[in-house]
Amino acid sequence: MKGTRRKLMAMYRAMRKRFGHQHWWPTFADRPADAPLPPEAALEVCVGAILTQNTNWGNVQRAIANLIAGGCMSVGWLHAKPPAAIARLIRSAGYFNVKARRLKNFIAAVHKNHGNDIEGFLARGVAELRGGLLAVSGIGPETADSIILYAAGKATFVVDAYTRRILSRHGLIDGGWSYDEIKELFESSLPADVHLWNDYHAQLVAVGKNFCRPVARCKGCPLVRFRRGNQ
DNA sequence: GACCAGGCACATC
DNA sequence: GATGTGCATGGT
Repeated sequence: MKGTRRKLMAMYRAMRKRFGHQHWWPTFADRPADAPLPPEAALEVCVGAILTQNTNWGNVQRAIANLIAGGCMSVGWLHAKPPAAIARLIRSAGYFNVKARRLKNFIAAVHKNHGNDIEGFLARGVAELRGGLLAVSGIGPETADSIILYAAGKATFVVDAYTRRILSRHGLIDGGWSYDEIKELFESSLPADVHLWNDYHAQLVAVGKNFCRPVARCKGCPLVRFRRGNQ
């Protein structure tokens, strides 16, 4: 386990050196780990996490801009409007009918016990918050963990397809590992640091985008020296 | 025109 | 439980 920690930290340093801090979403880098985001920023992160499912981030940003420009980025507005009204504003994010329903489901979960108070919804402990999010139809483990890490600012590790691919190529996991097993590998190996976990996931996505598609192009990848049998 | 993007739910076997 | 499919836009 100590070896895994060393390797994961060395990989982070290599990625960070190559790409710089990714500043994903309102980063917590400049604030204490326990300082919550302003509610409008927290909601924006939650909405972004749902809209970005299987979708290019640039398309999501247009949708978020539409919601903000229309004065629609609030729990109250999203709760009051039908899915079709939301779908019109988020067209650019793709799967707009599905995602409009998912946003409504999420907002309903917030509204049920917390009214328009997104901060209150996010202020619960990680286990309770995660359970509540996973109970929402349309929110799976990756979206739930993204909301917990980036909107609530609480330490939970986000695993995505790039994470799985990169770790598999580097011999840290094999193809059979579940989402939760991979998450546990990071969480038990790395220091429990929200800022580190925030940027670690973003760094893996940067590697994935630049070096893992459409087929592996490893030349210049900061992680190539960590490949299995190559260290 | 094909492929890809910061997934998820549901049906089927 | 594993695998396949629908959902949809916009960039490369």
